[in-house]
Amino acid sequence: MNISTAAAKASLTVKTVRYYDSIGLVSPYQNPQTGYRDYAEADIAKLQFVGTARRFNFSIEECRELLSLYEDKNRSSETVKALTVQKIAEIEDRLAELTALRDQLAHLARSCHGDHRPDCPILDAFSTREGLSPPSSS
Amino acid sequence: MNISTAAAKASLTVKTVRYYDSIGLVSPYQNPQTGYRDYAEADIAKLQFVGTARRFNFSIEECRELLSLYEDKNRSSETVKALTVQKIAEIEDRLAELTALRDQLAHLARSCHGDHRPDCPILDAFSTREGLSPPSSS
DNA sequence: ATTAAACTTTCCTGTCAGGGGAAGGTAAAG
DNA sequence: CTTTACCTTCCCCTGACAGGAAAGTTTAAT
Repeated sequence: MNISTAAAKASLTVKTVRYYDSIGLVSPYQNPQTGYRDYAEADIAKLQFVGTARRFNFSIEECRELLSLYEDKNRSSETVKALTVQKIAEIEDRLAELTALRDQLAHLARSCHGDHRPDCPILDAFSTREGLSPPSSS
Repeated sequence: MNISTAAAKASLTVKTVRYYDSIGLVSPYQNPQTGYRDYAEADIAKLQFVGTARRFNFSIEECRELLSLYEDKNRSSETVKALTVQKIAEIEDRLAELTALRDQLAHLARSCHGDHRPDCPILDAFSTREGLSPPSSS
């Protein structure tokens, strides 16, 4: 199967699929005559797997790890669950951060009249940093 | 004031402050003899402003826009509020996405026994994509 | 059989917001 | 005067690809 069909089946772009080959994440058979990549069904399954994991915010390196577990018939579910639980914690940290961010911005927006006068509580808050504690990092 | 003092006052790294100069975001006076940057109080205020806006998830280009409004004494608060409201909407989209992500991963984690048996519902879900609809994009 | 369109390949550059570190000049302290 | 602590520019690195050029290949239509 050629690369564009494979990409479509995995809901990925051709560029992405080629990239995954280049970093040795999902490498198909490559015709030595033409240089064309030839994706087997097993490769498609891996691409779909990686695509799903990526959409679940797993990094490429985490995908690589998950993929090796996925391919290992003697695997244990322990590592996978640990990775997942850790990922959930990361996501919850990010959620808390973003929620605080939104609340503070919403507060500022409410206090800003948003008309043609130069007075603006938002810019004031950004410059003085008083009565405002933005999250330490993003 | 030298760059490391300026960076400390704005809670930024020296690298970041130098970068902001290189892209013309906050450019201090530069001693022609030594090449040393010399930050005035007004520059510190701008650095703090940008630092806060960045921590509020505004991009560099948005910071540039906010900064020009901040410096404009005849500005109106309209544009600033519009930018902020739009940023809030972006953050809420991201919040919804991450919440869905967390819920699905949490569901998978709960169904995974996490022991030494090879059976793993998480990997199964990633590979089959059935009964699972991950967010379309991150 | 020829031609044109639609694929494919590799290679290079760019993104965003800086971080790491080298080579070399300068300033402050002892 | 020397050491230490700064400062400068310069270049390469990150993650996860996207965009595009130049060149080869396959497929479909003529």
